[in-house]
Amino acid sequence: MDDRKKKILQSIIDDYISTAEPVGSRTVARKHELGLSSATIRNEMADLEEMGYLTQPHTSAGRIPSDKGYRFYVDQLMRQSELTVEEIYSIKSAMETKINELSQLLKQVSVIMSRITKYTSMAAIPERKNSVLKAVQVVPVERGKALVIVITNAGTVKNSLIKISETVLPEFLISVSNIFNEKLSGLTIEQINLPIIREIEILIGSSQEVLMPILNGVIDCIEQIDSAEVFLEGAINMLNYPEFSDVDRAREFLNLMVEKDLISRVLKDISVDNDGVVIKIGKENDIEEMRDCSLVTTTYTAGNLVIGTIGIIGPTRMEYSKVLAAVNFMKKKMQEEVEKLIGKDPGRT
Amino acid sequence: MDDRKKKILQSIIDDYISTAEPVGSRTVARKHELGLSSATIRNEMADLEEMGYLTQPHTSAGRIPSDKGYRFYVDQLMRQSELTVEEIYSIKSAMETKINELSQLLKQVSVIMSRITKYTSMAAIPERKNSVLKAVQVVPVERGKALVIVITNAGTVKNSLIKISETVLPEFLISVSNIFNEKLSGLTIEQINLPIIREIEILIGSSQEVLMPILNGVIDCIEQIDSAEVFLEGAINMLNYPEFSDVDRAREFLNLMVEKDLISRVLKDISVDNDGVVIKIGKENDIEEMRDCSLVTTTYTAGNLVIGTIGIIGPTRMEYSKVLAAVNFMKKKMQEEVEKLIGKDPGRT
DNA sequence: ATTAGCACTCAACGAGCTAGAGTGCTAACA
DNA sequence: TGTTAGCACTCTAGCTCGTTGAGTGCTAAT
Repeated sequence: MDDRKKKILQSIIDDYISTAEPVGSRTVARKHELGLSSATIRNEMADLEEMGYLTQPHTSAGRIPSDKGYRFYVDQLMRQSELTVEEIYSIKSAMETKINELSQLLKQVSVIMSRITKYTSMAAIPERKNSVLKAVQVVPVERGKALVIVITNAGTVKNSLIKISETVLPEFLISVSNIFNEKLSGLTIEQINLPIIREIEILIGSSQEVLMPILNGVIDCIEQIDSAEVFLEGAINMLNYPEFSDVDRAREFLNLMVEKDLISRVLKDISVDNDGVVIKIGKENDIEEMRDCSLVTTTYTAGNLVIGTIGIIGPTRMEYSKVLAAVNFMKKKMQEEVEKLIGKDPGRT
Repeated sequence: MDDRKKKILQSIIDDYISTAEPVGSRTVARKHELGLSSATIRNEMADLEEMGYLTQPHTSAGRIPSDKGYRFYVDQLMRQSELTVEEIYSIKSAMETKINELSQLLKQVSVIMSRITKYTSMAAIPERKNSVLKAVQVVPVERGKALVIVITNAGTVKNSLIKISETVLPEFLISVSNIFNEKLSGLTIEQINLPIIREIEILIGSSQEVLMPILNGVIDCIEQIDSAEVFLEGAINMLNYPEFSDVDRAREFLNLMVEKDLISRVLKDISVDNDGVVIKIGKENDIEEMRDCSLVTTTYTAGNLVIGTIGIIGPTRMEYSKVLAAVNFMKKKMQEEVEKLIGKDPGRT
């Protein structure tokens, strides 16, 4: 792959990204001054096609990049771009709202990213393994009702309304609450096991009557934490792109986006052991239905603990450089916010 | 409008609802045995068109119902239908999951309704005026951090993580919490005013340092309650109908559905002073973009207090009888669940 | 009042044609 | 030897045009 081929490939991909039309040799010769005739470029394009970087929808059409072409573009050709000052300003002002829970932050970040990129954005807390319980509280609400609250190091607050015997006194509930808190906080979700529950049981002393509802409440909260939270914004943006001008295609995509579990799993798989930005192009995605989408994701951390993943999904013909800039910027921004929110070192409490 | 005309109109609308194709006189004569020739029906159809119940897409096509036609159909012609045993069974089993917050219930009901009807479903708590605070609690989380929890009579639990001075002792926090709880619970959101806050301030005695963060937390929670919660499910279902086979049309609809505020307002407007089922057909909707959609909504109550609204949105050509049956059934089902959840008489506590 | 019959209308469909964008090859050129 | 002008060829998109058929409205017969 000589220098001239690179330049031509870059021109073609740049052009195709902005127009969504197959690019012909004439267009390349005209728009991007390489000082070459269309015939020469034609020859080079034939070579590039043979090498697998380009394909032809049909004989008399121009070329469009293949997944391999995009991959090469992303790895070697793409010009690095930065967000405009307006964009940065709009992000900053959007981030000014008061945020006091991680899920709020994720939602907001998601909205911002989809607005900036005009693609679909995702934000998730997929790594439940890392969740350490920070506090467990039982609060009396009214006679016969109490609220179990579980707070994790990741800033997630979950609660579950439970019924308890009306005879239980609020004071007793508070002491029970303290026992739960003492025994469970500091543990990861996976560390909660039968022996620990047994221990609590013994400490409380009294009958199952109190223990069970609370325990169920705690379990309920943990299940809520466990069910990976995924925020997805701007799915409808995709309908603006010619790739999705067919309703069937659009429906297929949107149906995919509804499957939060799937999205969560995809994000999780990608982000494992990788703290840079990961780009998955077309068929590089495991999911069949995402074969003509690309994914640009990265993880956000607090201290050196990976908390979750944010990313953008768009057509393979996406503005990679812009998306990359946006994702990188938001990663940094998120980092700051997360640290403000849950502290630099969420491991210890 | 004589009896024969009614029968013919009914046949046409029934047919159009199931096929989405303009209905011709021949079809009516053949499919629905009225003992009449197509010519007679043709004459009647011409009359019905003149009366405004039918329209013709173009001269040589069959007729389709106008909004007025649907209105007449819904009011007078429609056969009442019931859910099948399978549907009822599927609803019941879907409702078995443990639910302990109103928003969970709404979400679930929404999912069920969209699955049963194959249209888009909505569920909302639009009436914040009715929200009475049931409990206000401040729970210490860790040094310098506390959680403010607000629970309303409608079963909504909201929380807000706040920072407080590290010097504040947990015991003090609890007594402050009690003061807040005592002073605020039982009030509606609108009843909280400056004099009450002043009263709390005096009772606490100590400096603003403690009062302010907690108050901000409470305000934050109230704002969360205030921001009308709307659950919307199955928007993508609409892409299955020929009405939305055009991407622009589909996008327009989906963009509308993203506007939760708008939906919330629409629901609120409709449900005012009406506890039956309200059907809004086509242009009867105030929103321009909903001109070829119909809305079937109803309110759900606890005791005799209106809590919120549930409903279905679909193309004007929707299966009204089925949707009506589903909405009615879900209304009852919801009633039961709401009462289980927040008690028969949420007004007093 | 109903209906058979008929002329008429119009969208949908497909065939056939054209325009034009693009290609690959060949031969000439620097 | 690499580059380019020229040319024949290919193929889609878009157009026209005729055909088909579903449906209508009107008229005259029952």
